[in-house]
Amino acid sequence: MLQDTLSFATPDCSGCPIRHRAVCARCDGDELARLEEIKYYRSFEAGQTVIWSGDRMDFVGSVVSGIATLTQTMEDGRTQMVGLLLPSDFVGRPGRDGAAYDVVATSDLVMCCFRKKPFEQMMETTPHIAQRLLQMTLDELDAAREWMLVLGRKTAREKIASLLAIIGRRNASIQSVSVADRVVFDLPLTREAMADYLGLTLETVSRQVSALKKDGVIELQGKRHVTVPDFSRLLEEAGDDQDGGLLV
Amino acid sequence: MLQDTLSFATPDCSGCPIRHRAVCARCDGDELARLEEIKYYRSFEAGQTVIWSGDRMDFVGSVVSGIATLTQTMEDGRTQMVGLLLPSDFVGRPGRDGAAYDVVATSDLVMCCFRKKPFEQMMETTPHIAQRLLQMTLDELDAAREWMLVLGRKTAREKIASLLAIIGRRNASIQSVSVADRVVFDLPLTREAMADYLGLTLETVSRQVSALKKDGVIELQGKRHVTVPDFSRLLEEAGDDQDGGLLV
DNA sequence: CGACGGCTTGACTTCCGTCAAAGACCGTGG
DNA sequence: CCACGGTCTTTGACGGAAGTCAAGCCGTCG
Repeated sequence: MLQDTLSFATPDCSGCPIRHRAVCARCDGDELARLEEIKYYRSFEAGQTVIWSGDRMDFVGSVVSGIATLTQTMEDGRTQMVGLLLPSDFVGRPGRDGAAYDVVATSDLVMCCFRKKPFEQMMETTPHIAQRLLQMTLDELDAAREWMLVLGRKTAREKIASLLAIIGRRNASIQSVSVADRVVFDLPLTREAMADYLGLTLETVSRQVSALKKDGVIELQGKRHVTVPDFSRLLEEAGDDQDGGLLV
Repeated sequence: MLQDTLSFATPDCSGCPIRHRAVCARCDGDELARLEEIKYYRSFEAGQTVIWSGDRMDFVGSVVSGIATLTQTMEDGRTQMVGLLLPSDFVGRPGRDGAAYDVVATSDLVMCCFRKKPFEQMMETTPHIAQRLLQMTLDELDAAREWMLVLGRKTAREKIASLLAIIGRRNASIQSVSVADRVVFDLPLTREAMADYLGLTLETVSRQVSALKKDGVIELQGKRHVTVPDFSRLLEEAGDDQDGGLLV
């Protein structure tokens, strides 16, 4: 698997799997060529920390494949996930030197990186990049606010259902399948990571997953493979209105 | 008070109190002149709803004076505040027609509005606007993520302390006073609004405010006027590291 | 004055966290 | 091959933080 991902080292954007969704989505051939000059790939193994909070960041970049998490940690060890980074998501903040969060590879991960200074210069001269980045940042802001409602007001059961709904819906959108009724996917997160995302303990996550299973809202094959027989039922459990604020 | 705010109706940007901090901050004289052509002021009284979630939005704009809140509501009435809008903050999302949240004026409020279509066109042609909006959106995203940690992982007492610290720090920054030790400010929110911000009930907010007062972390004159005798003590109570991630 | 909204305080309940033990699964090495 | 350790997960018993329900206080405004 890691071998596969390393093969991205050939630096040709035109065949890139995230070409049409990443920060470079709006760039034309010329602009892409200039980006190619300052880009490079980096691979990380599952579990590796990509960036430590507080560290100086000399690059920004996009997730090409794999999954990473964005987390904050308090001195006493309490941690809260503040973002889930999927292919095409952008990492780093132009105009800031220090990293504000830990970025950890949850699966094997490949990133397309740009040295920060040249990237910032390109942003000045290439509106297409800044425009796309604004769009992506606004989407992330919406997602963060959506999540604030989950964290602040939902019960443990609703939180689990919300997370499953988000993952299920996203999987469906990647495969361009409608979320009619039956939805099947693999959880990309451990119970502990789910807990960190949801502001719960891993025990509570485990209990509520079991409860949803017992009540027939979901079916489990193994620990990670999930089947949702009736997606609208899951949305009800999540406390979302029926079609759940059609996200991206 | 409302009379005062209405006097902003004179449309001259150069004397605008948020000139250097709003979405127009980077604009030069020319650009400002073009913005003036499409701008208009609107006033709202305390308690009025500025925008209803789901409504079509035909304008975007900046808060000139006063305070507004951004909230989400579930069908059963549970509500979560997802943003606090202060002078210079931007409302609305270019490129989207429907409002995602309720916007409510907490105090009397004046907004500088732009019709959406012309504003979007100006964004295309005026990099300074898009650049500034990106910067502001990234700041908001950071604030939202900061708040996710508060909502997901902090205790009720820590939540209250965190809110007081944020308000106190911001007040200090507006007045360009250092947050050395003694900090004094008025709470711009009711107990219920604080609860909606913090993911608590208003009773719990009331209890924890009383507890912080009893323990000497804060002093109260009336219900809303707060004195913090030792700001670093407040930060400790908030669970922040000593200088609390120097925000804006 | 009385009525109202905002706030406080008390008594009780409950959801979820804590602590603890043990099961499932996997790869390693004897 | 199976024993072993490690990680991830489940489940139970218990306790505590915060929610719920209810009563009453304070300041303001008609």
